[in-house]
Parts: sequence; structure tokens; C-alpha cells
Amino acid sequence: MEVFWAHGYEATSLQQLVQKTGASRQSIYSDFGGKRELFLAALERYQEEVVSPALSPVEQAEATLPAVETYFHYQIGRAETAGLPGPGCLIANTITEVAPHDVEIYERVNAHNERLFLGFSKAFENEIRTDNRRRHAAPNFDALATMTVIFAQGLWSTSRVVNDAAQLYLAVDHFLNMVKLELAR
Amino acid sequence: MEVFWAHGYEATSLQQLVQKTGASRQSIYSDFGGKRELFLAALERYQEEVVSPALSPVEQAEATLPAVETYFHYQIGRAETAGLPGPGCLIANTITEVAPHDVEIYERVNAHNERLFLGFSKAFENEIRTDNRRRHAAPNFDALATMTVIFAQGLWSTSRVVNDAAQLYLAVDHFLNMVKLELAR
DNA sequence: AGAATAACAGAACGCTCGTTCTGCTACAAG
DNA sequence: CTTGTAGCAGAACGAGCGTTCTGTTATTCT
Repeated sequence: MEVFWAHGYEATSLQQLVQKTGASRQSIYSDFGGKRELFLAALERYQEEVVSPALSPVEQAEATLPAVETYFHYQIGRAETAGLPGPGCLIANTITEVAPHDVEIYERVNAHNERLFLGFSKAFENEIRTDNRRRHAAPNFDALATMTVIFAQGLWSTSRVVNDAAQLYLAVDHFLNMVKLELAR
Repeated sequence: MEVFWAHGYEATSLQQLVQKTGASRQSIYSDFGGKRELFLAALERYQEEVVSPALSPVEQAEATLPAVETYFHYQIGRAETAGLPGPGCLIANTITEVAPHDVEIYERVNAHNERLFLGFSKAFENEIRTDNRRRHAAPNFDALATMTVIFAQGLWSTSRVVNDAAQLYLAVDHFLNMVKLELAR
């Protein structure tokens, strides 16, 4: 998984995969079917081992804005300890490299984006239900959530070429503060 | 240029390049030096032919927020007429695929990001200089501009897997509206 | 017109890729 | 101990890659 994460799909060779996983070429083919299927399995493992723990605060039923902040800080923290510039997000990288040319992978990354979208959207809803002030207009949760998914995408892309985590933290904090203002309007 | 844009660096073969450009293999090597150098030339041409026209409103000395909006709308419009999901942004794709493994390319995409950063930052400054109301605190232009660069990055990534331009427009409008609120605070 | 030069298509080269095949090793069952 | 089987490393294979080489065709200049 880590090899695909760092180097992408095309640039990762069977040789590297055999070396880093310790498995034999033969078992990669008998257990998975080939390089592409191994990549699909890596995508799934990435969801379980990286996305789910990071996103769990957001996916709590009562999650609000601080949960979203926790998600971003958690991921930036991981990137920071792994060293910046880093591998970013496997799924964000896949969106750029493979998704446009492979429908099955395309569907999986879209499912991931949908998952982010739902989490953010719910958290924003919960945020304004914690008080019951009257507002100028009901916020467009869908648009805000889509916007946040796009921002997350950009954040992990940027983490591949930036060496200062402080920039990322600062950008995230400003972004979430703006969302907070928008929700309180 | 268009081939690299759509398929990326690794996935574009010399054969494709010869076919699409009409040039011979020989002249690619005598005129540029190889595939990598041709890619660098494509990056440069992309800056001139795609980035510069799109960014020109933002790079006017008196540019303000509407100029930034024009930039985003212009680019989304181009993506829309080319067909969504589309190739996104050559430089955004390069950041994900090649930049981490090639210092020269890394420097060029960072120069591009710096260009965006400066444009946005200046536009935000101009925006609040158009009136002279007193504010709670001076906005952090650097953080806002960094955030906007990251958002743009995410937008072009997302345009590779999304088929509805309306979503992108909506997200951009909300984003810029939030920036406007933040600047007017 | 004839000589020199440039540009060309395509063959050829060495290499690496993903995939498959081939023995060999090690362990389990009887 | 013998037999059967599963898993392994590494060789082998065809395909495709980026790059270079090789003739041949245009073009230019005197």
C-alpha cells in the first residue's frame, strides 16, 4: 500500500511490490490476480487503515465543526511526522492518475468523495442545530460540503510539494473559520 | 501539450507524441533532447497559453475579488466546453505525478503556485483598500491566498472525476463569498 | 543541373515492464 | 519413510518503452 501511495500506480513496479511486501510474484497473482487487483486491495486497505481512523470524529452522529478540524489536523499531523513534502493522500493521487482511465477505480474514489461529503454535510448541519438563533437564510449544506471536499483534495495535493506544515495548518484554520462565520450568518 | 495534459507524463508514449504532434521522433530529440525536455516545454507552453489568459484579470494591478471569480469561472467554463470529467490542470496533475520525483519540475510548479499566490494575495489586498472602513483586525492575506491556491488545486483535481460543472460553480461561488465576508469583517 | 544539407519514416537496440512458467523446498498425511 | 501438496525464488517470455541509428526524400544554394 505504502509503495502505491508514494509513487503512484504506473510508477510502481512488480519488483518493488515483491520487495516491499515480502510476498512472492506468484502469490500476488494467485491471491489477487495481478497488479491492478492488488492496487484495488490497497485502496480498500487505505480506506480502513487511514481514512476511517482520521474521519471517525466526523462520522460520529453528533459531530460538529471541531470534529472537522480534528480530521484535518490529524491528517496534517500524520503527513508532518512522515515528512513533508510527503505522499499526500492515496485516493487524491489516484483521482489524478488512474481514475479517469479506469471505471472501477473511478467508482471507488467517487464513493470515497461521497463519504467525505456526507460527513462534512452532517457536521455542518449539526453545527447550526446546536443553537437555534434565527438566520438570514438557511445555509446551503451541500455546497459547503462539496467545497470542503474540494479543499481537502487540494490540501493533500499541495502536501506533496510543500515542506512547511504550518502553511497547511494556517490555511485549514482560516478555511474552517470562514465556514464557521458562514454558518453563523 | 494536450496529450500530457490528458494522460500525464508516464502514461504518454513517444508514439502518441509523434502521432499527435506530427513531428518525427528524430526532431523531438534534436529540437528538445528527449521526452522529459519536451514535457518541460509543454509546461512552459501551458503557462503561456492557458494560465496567462485565465489569470490575466487577477494579475491586473487594480484587480479585486471579481477578478478572482472571473479566473475561476473562466477555467471551469473551459473545462465544461472541453467536456467533464476532463483533464483538469496540467500543473495540478504534474504536482501529483512528477513533481515529487524531479527537482526541476518541482521548482516550476512551485513557481506557478507562487504566481497564483501573489495574484490572489494582491487581489485580496486591493479588495479591502477599495473602502476604508475600520475592521476588527487586519486580514491575514497570506493565509487567505494560500488557502485559495489550495482550493484551486483541489478544484482542478476534482474536475477530473466530476461530470457536473454546476457543482464546481456552486462551490467556487460559496468559497469566494466566504472570502468576501472574511475580508469585510 | 548538381552538390550539400536538413528532415523524415521506420528499423533496430537495450531495457524494463507485467505476466507466466519451472523447478525446488518444506511441511502434512498416511 | 514415502507421497502429495502448497508456496517459494527466480528464469523466461512477449510486449512496449525511450532512445539511437539508417537509409531516403526534399530543399536549398551555387
